[in-house]
Amino acid sequence: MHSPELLKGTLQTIVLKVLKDNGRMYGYEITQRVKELSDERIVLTEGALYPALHKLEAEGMLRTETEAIGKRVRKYYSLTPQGRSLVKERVNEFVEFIKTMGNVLQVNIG
Amino acid sequence: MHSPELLKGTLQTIVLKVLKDNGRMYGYEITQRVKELSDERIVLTEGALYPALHKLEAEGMLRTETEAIGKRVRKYYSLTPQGRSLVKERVNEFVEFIKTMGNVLQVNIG
DNA sequence: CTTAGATACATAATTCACTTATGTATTAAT
DNA sequence: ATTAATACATAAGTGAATTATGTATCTAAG
Repeated sequence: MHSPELLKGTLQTIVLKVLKDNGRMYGYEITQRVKELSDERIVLTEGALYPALHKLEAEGMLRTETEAIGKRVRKYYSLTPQGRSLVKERVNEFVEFIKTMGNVLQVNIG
Repeated sequence: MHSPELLKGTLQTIVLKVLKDNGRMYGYEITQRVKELSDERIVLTEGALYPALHKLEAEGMLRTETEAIGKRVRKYYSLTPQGRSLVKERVNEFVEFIKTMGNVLQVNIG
């Protein structure tokens, strides 16, 4: 991202939506998928991603399954029913935000 | 704003664009105009606005003229040529950001 | 075969834009 | 007279991020 400031507040929304669209995913996989979808423009840092995942799990939005791949351990995350509700809420919020900003900045988005 | 987190990083962009569209404005006027344009959804706090204006002035993006209205003092801000360039940059950045987010979140905006 | 880069997780320290709180003072409305 | 709106300003505190650091495995290149 050119202006990383704008990204603030969007991490949860991104993680939740990508998990909804792709099903079960592990942390590193999420970073790669987001990088891909954003054409390299959004690169999630581990220092932000892992704490965010842990927080969402603690809040009951995500559940985890640990899997051994060779000697490595992968932690797969997926949405709980509560998490599913939250995704909708967060995405709607974001779309509303964009509409509002469009009015304030007088720009046609899309 | 329902989710004030999303607003982070947009303050400068908002202030600059509103100043571009409305010409000479004073701080309080900016808050009112933004409130109006956003249908009450974005309410700039003074603690954020005034430091932001001072910063932009210190960086040569804004110039000020002080005017006495009765016994009150109003500080009018307007864009410098440098400020004009910055508006374009910031608005473009924001539009790019929205496009990127649209791809990541798989939502049609607009 | 060893070394660099990618994969995979995690957490602590720090930063910084913002919110909240506080302060001063004028003007308008009830 | 008192409250709310107008109008500026700055200091203290917050919290989500960045940056830095640590551990460990797998793969490709030379």
